[in-house]
Amino acid sequence: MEKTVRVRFAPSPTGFLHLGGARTSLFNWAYARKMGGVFVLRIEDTDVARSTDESVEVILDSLKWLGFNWDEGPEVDGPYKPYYQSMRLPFYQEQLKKLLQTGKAYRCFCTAEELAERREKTMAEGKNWRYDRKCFQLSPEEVESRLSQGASSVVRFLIPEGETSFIDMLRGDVTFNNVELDDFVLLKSDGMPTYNFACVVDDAYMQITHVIRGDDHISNTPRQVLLYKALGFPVPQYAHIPMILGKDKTRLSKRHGSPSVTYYRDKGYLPDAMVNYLARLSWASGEEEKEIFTRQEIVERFSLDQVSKHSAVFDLDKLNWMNSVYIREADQSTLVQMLTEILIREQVVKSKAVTTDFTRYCEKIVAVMRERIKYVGQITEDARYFFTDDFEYDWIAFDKVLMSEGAEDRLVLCQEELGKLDEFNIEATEDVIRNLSEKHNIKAAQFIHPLRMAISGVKGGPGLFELLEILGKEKVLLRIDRTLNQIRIRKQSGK
RNA sequence: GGCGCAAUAGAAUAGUGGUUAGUUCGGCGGGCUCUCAAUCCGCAAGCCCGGGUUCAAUUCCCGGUUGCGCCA
Repeated sequence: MEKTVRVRFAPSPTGFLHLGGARTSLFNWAYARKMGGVFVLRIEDTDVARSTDESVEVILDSLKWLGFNWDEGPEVDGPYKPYYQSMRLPFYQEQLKKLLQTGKAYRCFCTAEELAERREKTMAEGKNWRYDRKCFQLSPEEVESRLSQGASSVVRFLIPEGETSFIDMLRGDVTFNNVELDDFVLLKSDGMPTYNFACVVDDAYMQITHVIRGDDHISNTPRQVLLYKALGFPVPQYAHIPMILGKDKTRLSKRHGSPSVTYYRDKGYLPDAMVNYLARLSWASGEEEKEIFTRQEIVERFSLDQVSKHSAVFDLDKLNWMNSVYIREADQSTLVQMLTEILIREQVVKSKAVTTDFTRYCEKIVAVMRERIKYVGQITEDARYFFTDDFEYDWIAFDKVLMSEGAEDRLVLCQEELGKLDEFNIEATEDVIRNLSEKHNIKAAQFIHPLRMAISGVKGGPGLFELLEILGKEKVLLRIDRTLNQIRIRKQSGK
Protein backbone atom coordinates (compact mmCIF):
# COMPACT_ATOMS: atom_id res chain seq x y z
CA MET A 1 0.00 0.00 0.00
CA GLU A 2 1.25 3.44 -0.89
CA LYS A 3 2.01 5.66 2.02
CA THR A 4 0.12 8.93 2.13
CA VAL A 5 2.22 11.70 0.68
CA ARG A 6 3.21 14.22 3.32
CA VAL A 7 5.08 17.33 2.27
CA ARG A 8 5.97 20.47 4.13
CA PHE A 9 6.96 24.04 3.71
CA ALA A 10 9.28 25.24 6.45
CA PRO A 11 10.06 28.95 6.33
CA SER A 12 12.21 30.86 8.79
CA PRO A 13 10.29 33.83 10.15
CA THR A 14 13.02 36.38 9.64
CA GLY A 15 11.19 38.68 7.25
CA PHE A 16 8.54 38.57 4.59
CA LEU A 17 7.61 35.60 2.42
CA HIS A 18 10.04 35.63 -0.46
CA LEU A 19 8.86 34.83 -3.98
CA GLY A 20 11.21 31.87 -3.99
CA GLY A 21 9.62 30.62 -0.80
CA ALA A 22 6.19 31.23 -2.26
CA ARG A 23 7.06 29.06 -5.22
CA THR A 24 8.53 26.32 -3.06
CA SER A 25 5.34 26.48 -1.08
CA LEU A 26 3.29 26.33 -4.27
CA PHE A 27 5.04 23.21 -5.52
CA ASN A 28 4.63 21.50 -2.17
CA TRP A 29 0.99 22.48 -1.97
CA ALA A 30 0.28 21.46 -5.56
CA TYR A 31 2.04 18.14 -5.11
CA ALA A 32 0.11 17.38 -1.94
CA ARG A 33 -3.20 18.24 -3.58
CA LYS A 34 -2.37 16.30 -6.70
CA MET A 35 -1.36 13.22 -4.75
CA GLY A 36 -4.17 13.46 -2.22
CA GLY A 37 -1.53 14.07 0.40
CA VAL A 38 -1.01 16.33 3.36
CA PHE A 39 0.59 19.76 3.25
CA VAL A 40 2.32 20.69 6.48
CA LEU A 41 3.51 24.13 7.49
CA ARG A 42 6.32 24.35 9.99
CA ILE A 43 7.95 27.48 11.32
CA GLU A 44 11.71 27.18 11.67
CA ASP A 45 12.30 29.76 14.33
CA THR A 46 15.36 28.41 16.09
CA ASP A 47 17.34 31.47 15.12
CA VAL A 48 16.10 33.38 18.12
CA ALA A 49 17.93 36.57 17.26
CA ARG A 50 16.36 36.94 13.84
CA SER A 51 12.94 35.34 14.23
CA THR A 52 10.00 37.56 15.02
CA ASP A 53 6.29 37.10 15.65
CA GLU A 54 5.51 39.81 13.11
CA SER A 55 7.35 37.84 10.50
CA VAL A 56 5.32 34.74 11.31
CA GLU A 57 2.18 36.79 10.82
CA VAL A 58 3.37 38.17 7.49
CA ILE A 59 4.28 34.72 6.23
CA LEU A 60 0.99 33.18 7.31
CA ASP A 61 -0.90 36.07 5.73
CA SER A 62 1.03 35.70 2.51
CA LEU A 63 0.38 31.98 2.32
CA LYS A 64 -3.31 32.49 3.01
CA TRP A 65 -3.46 35.20 0.39
CA LEU A 66 -1.90 32.85 -2.15
CA GLY A 67 -4.43 30.24 -1.13
CA PHE A 68 -2.00 27.56 -0.02
CA ASN A 69 -4.03 26.22 2.86
CA TRP A 70 -2.03 23.94 5.04
CA ASP A 71 -3.51 20.80 6.55
CA GLU A 72 -1.29 20.88 9.60
CA GLY A 73 0.67 23.74 11.07
CA PRO A 74 0.16 26.97 12.95
CA GLU A 75 -3.54 27.56 13.64
CA VAL A 76 -4.31 24.05 12.38
CA ASP A 77 -3.45 21.44 14.97
CA GLY A 78 -2.34 18.08 13.76
CA PRO A 79 -0.97 14.86 15.17
CA TYR A 80 2.60 16.10 15.11
CA LYS A 81 2.22 19.42 16.83
CA PRO A 82 3.68 21.76 17.78
CA TYR A 83 4.66 23.26 14.45
CA TYR A 84 7.09 25.82 15.74
CA GLN A 85 10.64 24.55 16.12
CA SER A 86 11.21 26.71 19.16
CA MET A 87 8.55 24.62 20.90
CA ARG A 88 10.06 21.32 19.85
CA LEU A 89 13.32 21.47 21.78
CA PRO A 90 12.61 18.27 23.77
CA PHE A 91 12.49 16.27 20.53
CA TYR A 92 15.91 17.47 19.53
CA GLN A 93 17.28 16.74 23.00
CA GLU A 94 15.91 13.26 22.86
CA GLN A 95 17.49 12.48 19.51
CA LEU A 96 20.69 14.20 20.47
CA LYS A 97 21.02 11.98 23.52
CA LYS A 98 20.63 8.96 21.30
CA LEU A 99 23.44 10.12 19.04
CA LEU A 100 25.69 10.99 21.93
CA GLN A 101 25.12 7.66 23.63
CA THR A 102 25.81 5.65 20.51
CA GLY A 103 28.94 7.64 19.77
CA LYS A 104 27.57 9.10 16.56
CA ALA A 105 28.00 12.57 17.91
CA TYR A 106 30.41 14.17 20.33
CA ARG A 107 30.95 17.24 22.43
CA CYS A 108 33.27 19.90 21.10
CA PHE A 109 34.78 22.65 23.23
CA CYS A 110 36.80 24.40 20.57
CA THR A 111 36.19 28.11 20.58
CA ALA A 112 35.60 30.13 17.48
CA GLU A 113 39.04 31.70 17.88
CA GLU A 114 40.79 28.35 18.17
CA LEU A 115 38.98 27.07 15.13
CA ALA A 116 39.82 30.15 13.11
CA GLU A 117 43.46 29.80 14.03
CA ARG A 118 43.71 26.15 13.06
CA ARG A 119 41.75 26.74 9.91
CA GLU A 120 44.09 29.47 8.85
CA LYS A 121 47.09 27.31 9.51
CA THR A 122 45.68 24.47 7.45
CA MET A 123 44.75 26.78 4.63
CA ALA A 124 48.23 28.30 4.71
CA GLU A 125 49.56 24.83 3.99
CA GLY A 126 47.33 24.78 0.97
CA LYS A 127 45.04 22.14 2.37
CA ASN A 128 41.30 22.17 2.75
CA TRP A 129 40.03 22.74 6.19
CA ARG A 130 37.56 20.43 7.77
CA TYR A 131 37.03 20.17 11.49
CA ASP A 132 40.05 18.28 12.76
CA ARG A 133 38.20 16.21 15.33
CA LYS A 134 40.35 17.50 18.13
CA CYS A 135 37.55 17.11 20.65
CA PHE A 136 36.65 13.69 19.36
CA GLN A 137 39.83 12.53 21.12
CA LEU A 138 38.59 13.71 24.48
CA SER A 139 37.94 11.04 27.07
CA PRO A 140 34.47 10.83 28.62
CA GLU A 141 35.92 11.92 31.96
CA GLU A 142 37.49 14.94 30.41
CA VAL A 143 34.23 15.87 28.73
CA GLU A 144 32.39 15.46 32.02
CA SER A 145 34.82 17.59 33.89
CA ARG A 146 34.76 20.38 31.35
CA LEU A 147 31.00 20.33 31.28
CA SER A 148 30.79 20.49 35.04
CA GLN A 149 33.10 23.47 34.95
CA GLY A 150 30.52 25.10 32.80
CA ALA A 151 32.63 25.20 29.66
CA SER A 152 30.78 26.26 26.57
CA SER A 153 30.38 23.48 24.05
CA VAL A 154 28.62 22.37 20.92
CA VAL A 155 27.70 18.90 19.74
CA ARG A 156 29.13 17.68 16.48
CA PHE A 157 27.99 14.87 14.25
CA LEU A 158 30.59 12.23 13.50
CA ILE A 159 30.63 11.83 9.74
CA PRO A 160 31.21 8.20 8.84
CA GLU A 161 33.54 6.98 6.10
CA GLY A 162 32.33 6.35 2.59
CA GLU A 163 30.06 8.20 0.28
CA THR A 164 26.50 9.29 0.52
CA SER A 165 24.04 9.41 -2.28
CA PHE A 166 20.39 10.15 -2.63
CA ILE A 167 17.91 10.21 -5.44
CA ASP A 168 16.69 13.56 -6.48
CA MET A 169 13.36 13.30 -8.26
CA LEU A 170 14.46 15.83 -10.86
CA ARG A 171 18.08 14.83 -11.39
CA GLY A 172 18.43 11.22 -10.41
CA ASP A 173 21.38 10.02 -8.42
CA VAL A 174 23.46 12.61 -6.60
CA THR A 175 26.56 11.42 -4.77
CA PHE A 176 28.92 13.09 -2.32
CA ASN A 177 32.12 11.81 -0.88
CA ASN A 178 31.86 11.91 2.89
CA VAL A 179 35.36 13.34 3.28
CA GLU A 180 33.94 16.52 1.83
CA LEU A 181 31.52 16.74 4.69
CA ASP A 182 32.57 18.30 7.95
CA ASP A 183 31.71 16.98 11.37
CA PHE A 184 29.03 19.62 11.40
CA VAL A 185 27.42 21.08 14.48
CA LEU A 186 24.09 19.65 15.64
CA LEU A 187 23.60 21.69 18.75
CA LYS A 188 24.86 25.21 19.15
CA SER A 189 26.41 26.45 22.36
CA ASP A 190 23.17 28.25 23.22
CA GLY A 191 21.40 24.91 23.23
CA MET A 192 19.57 25.48 19.96
CA PRO A 193 19.71 22.87 17.21
CA THR A 194 21.24 23.76 13.87
CA TYR A 195 19.20 23.83 10.73
CA ASN A 196 20.23 20.42 9.43
CA PHE A 197 19.54 18.70 12.71
CA ALA A 198 16.22 20.28 13.55
CA CYS A 199 15.04 19.84 10.02
CA VAL A 200 15.77 16.13 9.96
CA VAL A 201 14.31 15.45 13.38
CA ASP A 202 11.14 17.34 12.52
CA ASP A 203 10.72 15.84 9.10
CA ALA A 204 11.15 12.42 10.61
CA TYR A 205 8.71 12.99 13.46
CA MET A 206 6.24 14.61 11.10
CA GLN A 207 6.42 11.62 8.77
CA ILE A 208 7.40 13.76 5.80
CA THR A 209 7.64 11.54 2.74
CA HIS A 210 8.81 14.07 0.14
CA VAL A 211 11.10 16.99 0.73
CA ILE A 212 10.51 19.58 -1.98
CA ARG A 213 12.77 22.58 -1.49
CA GLY A 214 15.08 24.97 -3.27
CA ASP A 215 18.16 23.51 -4.90
CA ASP A 216 20.34 25.62 -2.65
CA HIS A 217 19.77 22.75 -0.23
CA ILE A 218 21.36 20.09 -2.40
CA SER A 219 24.63 20.45 -0.56
CA ASN A 220 22.89 20.01 2.77
CA THR A 221 21.19 16.85 1.71
CA PRO A 222 24.01 14.34 2.22
CA ARG A 223 24.45 15.58 5.78
CA GLN A 224 20.76 15.13 6.37
CA VAL A 225 20.69 11.70 4.77
CA LEU A 226 23.50 10.65 7.08
CA LEU A 227 21.52 11.94 10.02
CA TYR A 228 18.42 9.99 9.06
CA LYS A 229 20.52 6.87 8.90
CA ALA A 230 22.25 7.54 12.19
CA LEU A 231 18.89 8.10 13.84
CA GLY A 232 17.32 5.08 12.23
CA PHE A 233 14.64 7.01 10.37
CA PRO A 234 13.57 6.30 6.80
CA VAL A 235 15.06 8.74 4.32
CA PRO A 236 12.42 10.77 2.45
CA GLN A 237 12.31 11.38 -1.26
CA TYR A 238 13.96 14.57 -2.40
CA ALA A 239 13.08 17.03 -5.11
CA HIS A 240 15.25 20.11 -5.37
CA ILE A 241 13.56 22.78 -7.39
CA PRO A 242 15.41 25.61 -9.10
CA MET A 243 15.88 28.97 -7.49
CA ILE A 244 14.39 32.19 -8.76
CA LEU A 245 16.95 34.76 -9.82
CA GLY A 246 16.76 38.42 -10.71
CA LYS A 247 17.35 39.89 -14.15
CA ASP A 248 21.10 39.92 -13.57
CA LYS A 249 21.00 36.23 -12.67
CA THR A 250 21.85 36.78 -9.07
CA ARG A 251 19.66 35.73 -6.21
CA LEU A 252 16.39 37.62 -6.24
CA SER A 253 16.58 40.48 -3.77
CA LYS A 254 15.48 44.04 -3.11
CA ARG A 255 17.76 45.15 -5.88
CA HIS A 256 15.37 43.58 -8.38
CA GLY A 257 12.30 45.48 -7.29
CA SER A 258 10.89 43.58 -4.42
CA PRO A 259 10.98 39.86 -3.77
CA SER A 260 8.24 39.89 -1.18
CA VAL A 261 4.78 38.49 -1.72
CA THR A 262 3.16 41.23 0.32
CA TYR A 263 4.67 43.85 -1.94
CA TYR A 264 2.78 42.43 -4.91
CA ARG A 265 -0.37 41.96 -2.89
CA ASP A 266 -0.26 45.60 -1.84
CA LYS A 267 0.44 46.78 -5.38
CA GLY A 268 -2.78 45.22 -6.51
CA TYR A 269 -1.79 41.92 -8.04
CA LEU A 270 -4.33 39.13 -7.91
CA PRO A 271 -3.33 36.01 -6.00
CA ASP A 272 -4.46 33.71 -8.80
CA ALA A 273 -2.24 35.56 -11.24
CA MET A 274 0.69 35.37 -8.86
CA VAL A 275 0.20 31.65 -8.39
CA ASN A 276 -0.14 31.14 -12.13
CA TYR A 277 3.02 33.07 -12.85
CA LEU A 278 5.02 31.36 -10.14
CA ALA A 279 3.85 28.00 -11.41
CA ARG A 280 4.97 28.80 -14.93
CA LEU A 281 8.40 29.65 -13.66
CA SER A 282 10.20 26.31 -13.89
CA TRP A 283 7.12 24.30 -14.70
CA ALA A 284 5.33 23.60 -17.96
CA SER A 285 2.43 21.33 -18.65
CA GLY A 286 3.59 20.79 -22.21
CA GLU A 287 0.48 22.31 -23.75
CA GLU A 288 1.38 24.81 -26.41
CA GLU A 289 -0.10 28.30 -26.28
CA LYS A 290 -1.51 27.66 -22.83
CA GLU A 291 -0.18 30.04 -20.23
CA ILE A 292 -3.22 30.71 -18.12
CA PHE A 293 -3.90 28.01 -15.57
CA THR A 294 -6.40 28.11 -12.76
CA ARG A 295 -5.36 26.69 -9.43
CA GLN A 296 -7.37 23.60 -10.21
CA GLU A 297 -5.66 23.16 -13.56
CA ILE A 298 -2.26 23.49 -11.97
CA VAL A 299 -3.07 20.86 -9.38
CA GLU A 300 -4.50 18.48 -11.97
CA ARG A 301 -1.46 18.76 -14.21
CA PHE A 302 1.29 19.19 -11.69
CA SER A 303 4.10 16.73 -11.74
CA LEU A 304 7.61 17.05 -10.39
CA ASP A 305 9.24 15.56 -13.45
CA GLN A 306 7.91 18.45 -15.50
CA VAL A 307 9.84 20.88 -13.37
CA SER A 308 12.96 22.15 -15.06
CA LYS A 309 16.34 21.90 -13.42
CA HIS A 310 17.93 25.23 -14.17
CA SER A 311 17.30 28.42 -12.27
CA ALA A 312 14.63 30.78 -13.51
CA VAL A 313 14.72 34.53 -13.93
CA PHE A 314 11.86 36.49 -12.47
CA ASP A 315 10.31 38.49 -15.30
CA LEU A 316 8.14 41.34 -14.10
CA ASP A 317 6.91 42.01 -17.64
CA LYS A 318 5.42 38.60 -17.91
CA LEU A 319 3.88 38.75 -14.46
CA ASN A 320 2.38 42.10 -15.41
CA TRP A 321 0.94 40.69 -18.57
CA MET A 322 -0.50 37.72 -16.74
CA ASN A 323 -1.96 39.87 -14.01
CA SER A 324 -3.60 42.12 -16.59
CA VAL A 325 -5.25 39.05 -18.07
CA TYR A 326 -6.64 38.18 -14.64
CA ILE A 327 -7.69 41.76 -13.99
CA ARG A 328 -9.76 41.78 -17.15
CA GLU A 329 -11.52 38.64 -15.98
CA ALA A 330 -11.89 39.51 -12.32
CA ASP A 331 -15.13 40.44 -10.57
CA GLN A 332 -15.78 44.14 -10.58
CA SER A 333 -16.37 44.10 -6.83
CA THR A 334 -13.02 42.45 -6.17
CA LEU A 335 -11.20 45.15 -8.08
CA VAL A 336 -13.16 47.94 -6.44
CA GLN A 337 -12.35 46.49 -3.05
CA MET A 338 -8.67 46.34 -3.95
CA LEU A 339 -8.72 49.87 -5.28
CA THR A 340 -10.31 51.40 -2.20
CA GLU A 341 -7.86 49.57 0.05
CA ILE A 342 -4.96 50.92 -1.95
CA LEU A 343 -6.39 54.43 -1.94
CA ILE A 344 -6.67 54.35 1.81
CA ARG A 345 -3.25 52.83 2.34
CA GLU A 346 -1.64 55.37 0.05
CA GLN A 347 -3.59 58.10 1.79
CA VAL A 348 -5.22 59.27 -1.38
CA VAL A 349 -8.49 59.21 0.50
CA LYS A 350 -9.40 58.89 4.16
CA SER A 351 -11.11 55.67 5.16
CA LYS A 352 -14.19 57.54 6.32
CA ALA A 353 -14.45 59.14 2.90
CA VAL A 354 -15.21 55.74 1.41
CA THR A 355 -18.97 56.13 1.28
CA THR A 356 -21.46 54.34 -0.88
CA ASP A 357 -21.19 57.17 -3.37
CA PHE A 358 -17.44 56.95 -3.43
CA THR A 359 -17.61 53.20 -3.97
CA ARG A 360 -19.95 53.78 -6.89
CA TYR A 361 -17.46 56.30 -8.26
CA CYS A 362 -14.70 53.69 -7.93
CA GLU A 363 -16.84 51.19 -9.79
CA LYS A 364 -16.98 53.54 -12.75
CA ILE A 365 -13.25 54.09 -12.60
CA VAL A 366 -12.53 50.38 -12.43
CA ALA A 367 -14.87 49.77 -15.35
CA VAL A 368 -12.84 52.01 -17.64
CA MET A 369 -9.39 51.40 -16.18
CA ARG A 370 -9.36 47.63 -15.74
CA GLU A 371 -8.52 46.97 -19.36
CA ARG A 372 -5.53 49.26 -19.35
CA ILE A 373 -3.69 48.43 -16.15
CA LYS A 374 -1.29 45.72 -15.13
CA TYR A 375 -1.98 45.97 -11.42
CA VAL A 376 -4.72 47.78 -9.56
CA GLY A 377 -2.35 50.22 -7.89
CA GLN A 378 -1.47 51.51 -11.31
CA ILE A 379 -4.72 53.46 -11.21
CA THR A 380 -3.34 55.75 -8.54
CA GLU A 381 -0.16 56.16 -10.57
CA ASP A 382 -1.59 56.67 -14.05
CA ALA A 383 -4.95 58.19 -13.24
CA ARG A 384 -4.40 60.43 -10.29
CA TYR A 385 -6.82 62.88 -11.87
CA PHE A 386 -9.73 60.78 -10.68
CA PHE A 387 -8.91 61.71 -7.11
CA THR A 388 -7.63 65.25 -7.27
CA ASP A 389 -8.34 68.41 -9.24
CA ASP A 390 -4.79 69.49 -8.62
CA PHE A 391 -3.10 66.93 -10.85
CA GLU A 392 0.22 67.50 -12.55
CA TYR A 393 0.28 67.85 -16.34
CA ASP A 394 2.42 65.84 -18.68
CA TRP A 395 4.11 69.00 -19.91
CA ILE A 396 5.65 67.56 -23.03
CA ALA A 397 2.25 66.39 -24.18
CA PHE A 398 0.73 69.61 -22.92
CA ASP A 399 2.91 71.69 -25.21
CA LYS A 400 2.23 69.46 -28.13
CA VAL A 401 -1.52 69.25 -27.71
CA LEU A 402 -2.51 72.52 -26.08
CA MET A 403 0.09 75.03 -27.22
CA SER A 404 -0.50 74.33 -30.87
CA GLU A 405 -2.37 76.65 -33.19
CA GLY A 406 -6.04 77.00 -32.28
CA ALA A 407 -6.05 74.52 -29.40
CA GLU A 408 -6.97 77.16 -26.89
CA ASP A 409 -9.90 78.36 -28.98
CA ARG A 410 -11.20 74.86 -29.48
CA LEU A 411 -10.97 74.26 -25.77
CA VAL A 412 -13.00 77.38 -25.12
CA LEU A 413 -15.63 76.17 -27.59
CA CYS A 414 -15.79 72.86 -25.77
CA GLN A 415 -16.20 74.60 -22.49
CA GLU A 416 -19.00 76.77 -23.78
CA GLU A 417 -20.94 73.96 -25.37
CA LEU A 418 -20.43 71.46 -22.58
CA GLY A 419 -21.53 74.11 -20.13
CA LYS A 420 -24.94 74.19 -21.77
CA LEU A 421 -25.64 70.53 -21.09
CA ASP A 422 -28.15 69.42 -18.50
CA GLU A 423 -27.54 65.71 -18.95
CA PHE A 424 -23.78 65.27 -18.75
CA ASN A 425 -23.31 61.74 -20.02
CA ILE A 426 -21.43 59.84 -22.70
CA GLU A 427 -24.02 60.34 -25.42
CA ALA A 428 -24.64 64.02 -24.78
CA THR A 429 -20.99 64.97 -24.50
CA GLU A 430 -20.11 63.04 -27.61
CA ASP A 431 -22.90 64.83 -29.49
CA VAL A 432 -21.47 68.15 -28.41
CA ILE A 433 -17.98 67.35 -29.67
CA ARG A 434 -19.13 65.75 -32.92
CA ASN A 435 -21.35 68.72 -33.63
CA LEU A 436 -18.51 71.12 -32.97
CA SER A 437 -16.33 69.11 -35.29
CA GLU A 438 -18.91 69.24 -38.04
CA LYS A 439 -19.79 72.88 -37.56
CA HIS A 440 -16.20 74.07 -37.72
CA ASN A 441 -15.13 71.44 -40.18
CA ILE A 442 -12.33 70.29 -37.92
CA LYS A 443 -11.60 66.68 -37.12
CA ALA A 444 -13.12 65.54 -33.84
CA ALA A 445 -9.69 64.50 -32.66
CA GLN A 446 -8.72 68.16 -32.66
CA PHE A 447 -11.24 68.73 -29.91
CA ILE A 448 -10.85 65.42 -28.16
CA HIS A 449 -7.12 65.54 -27.47
CA PRO A 450 -6.99 69.05 -26.01
CA LEU A 451 -10.04 68.30 -23.94
CA ARG A 452 -8.55 65.10 -22.53
CA MET A 453 -5.34 66.90 -21.72
CA ALA A 454 -7.30 69.68 -20.05
CA ILE A 455 -9.31 67.45 -17.76
CA SER A 456 -6.77 64.71 -17.01
CA GLY A 457 -3.34 66.16 -17.66
CA VAL A 458 -2.23 63.14 -19.66
CA LYS A 459 -2.44 62.08 -23.26
CA GLY A 460 -3.65 58.52 -22.74
CA GLY A 461 -6.34 56.81 -20.77
CA PRO A 462 -10.00 55.94 -21.02
CA GLY A 463 -12.21 57.12 -23.84
CA LEU A 464 -12.85 60.84 -23.53
CA PHE A 465 -16.61 60.65 -23.27
CA GLU A 466 -16.50 58.03 -20.55
CA LEU A 467 -14.02 60.21 -18.75
CA LEU A 468 -16.28 63.25 -19.05
CA GLU A 469 -19.22 61.37 -17.66
CA ILE A 470 -17.31 59.95 -14.73
CA LEU A 471 -15.80 63.28 -13.73
CA GLY A 472 -19.05 65.17 -14.17
CA LYS A 473 -19.87 68.60 -15.50
CA GLU A 474 -18.72 70.66 -12.59
CA LYS A 475 -15.22 69.24 -12.40
CA VAL A 476 -14.81 69.25 -16.13
CA LEU A 477 -15.62 72.93 -16.48
CA LEU A 478 -13.40 73.78 -13.54
CA ARG A 479 -10.49 71.86 -14.98
CA ILE A 480 -10.87 73.49 -18.34
CA ASP A 481 -10.62 76.85 -16.60
CA ARG A 482 -7.51 75.77 -14.81
CA THR A 483 -5.99 74.54 -18.02
CA LEU A 484 -6.86 77.71 -19.95
CA ASN A 485 -5.05 79.65 -17.27
CA GLN A 486 -2.01 77.43 -17.68
CA ILE A 487 -2.05 77.95 -21.42
CA ARG A 488 -2.10 81.72 -20.97
CA ILE A 489 0.68 81.65 -18.39
CA ARG A 490 2.79 79.56 -20.71
CA LYS A 491 2.10 81.77 -23.70
CA GLN A 492 3.22 84.83 -21.78
CA SER A 493 6.35 83.29 -20.35
CA GLY A 494 7.19 81.59 -23.62
CA LYS A 495 7.37 84.79 -25.65
C1' G B 1 39.66 27.64 -2.75
C1' G B 2 36.90 22.64 -2.23
C1' C B 3 32.44 20.21 -3.56
C1' G B 4 27.78 20.11 -5.99
C1' C B 5 23.99 21.51 -9.57
C1' A B 6 22.74 23.53 -14.21
C1' A B 7 23.02 25.10 -19.59
C1' U B 8 17.28 25.62 -26.18
C1' A B 9 16.14 33.45 -28.74
C1' G B 10 16.42 39.19 -24.10
C1' A B 11 12.95 36.12 -20.38
C1' A B 12 9.88 31.51 -19.36
C1' U B 13 9.66 26.99 -21.66
C1' A B 14 8.20 22.63 -25.48
C1' G B 15 10.58 19.07 -28.24
C1' U B 16 13.73 15.58 -31.00
C1' G B 17 19.44 10.55 -32.70
C1' G B 18 17.28 12.69 -39.11
C1' U B 19 12.07 18.65 -37.69
C1' U B 20 11.40 24.69 -41.90
C1' A B 21 13.54 23.56 -33.66
C1' G B 22 7.31 24.93 -31.57
C1' U B 23 4.79 28.14 -27.86
C1' U B 24 4.17 32.40 -24.27
C1' C B 25 6.09 37.23 -22.43
C1' G B 26 9.05 41.14 -24.21
C1' G B 27 11.08 43.87 -28.75
C1' C B 28 10.22 45.85 -33.79
C1' G B 29 6.69 47.08 -37.95
C1' G B 30 1.61 47.49 -39.50
C1' G B 31 -4.13 47.36 -39.22
C1' C B 32 -8.24 49.07 -36.00
C1' U B 33 -9.34 53.49 -32.70
C1' C B 34 -10.45 60.10 -30.09
C1' U B 35 -5.51 58.67 -27.17
C1' C B 36 -3.74 54.70 -24.19
C1' A B 37 -4.91 49.77 -23.56
C1' A B 38 -6.99 45.47 -25.72
C1' U B 39 -7.18 42.87 -30.24
C1' C B 40 -5.59 41.31 -35.19
C1' C B 41 -1.59 40.66 -38.96
C1' G B 42 3.62 40.45 -39.95
C1' C B 43 9.06 40.48 -38.60
C1' A B 44 13.66 39.76 -36.03
C1' A B 45 15.82 36.60 -32.50
C1' G B 46 17.83 30.37 -30.01
C1' C B 47 19.99 24.56 -29.34
C1' C B 48 27.32 27.47 -24.67
C1' C B 49 32.27 25.59 -26.73
C1' G B 50 35.52 21.37 -28.02
C1' G B 51 36.17 16.26 -28.60
C1' G B 52 34.05 11.34 -28.92
C1' U B 53 30.02 7.51 -30.18
C1' U B 54 27.02 7.25 -34.77
C1' C B 55 25.51 6.93 -41.62
C1' A B 56 23.58 11.19 -38.78
C1' A B 57 24.25 14.78 -32.36
C1' U B 58 20.81 20.49 -30.30
C1' U B 59 19.51 15.51 -28.41
C1' C B 60 23.91 10.21 -25.88
C1' C B 61 29.14 10.25 -23.41
C1' C B 62 33.58 12.96 -21.78
C1' G B 63 36.23 17.54 -21.07
C1' G B 64 36.06 22.81 -20.90
C1' U B 65 33.56 27.41 -20.23
C1' U B 66 30.04 30.16 -17.90
C1' G B 67 26.31 30.81 -14.23
C1' C B 68 24.31 29.56 -9.62
C1' G B 69 24.49 27.19 -4.85
C1' C B 70 26.68 25.04 -0.34
C1' C B 71 30.98 24.98 2.75
C1' A B 72 35.21 27.76 3.97
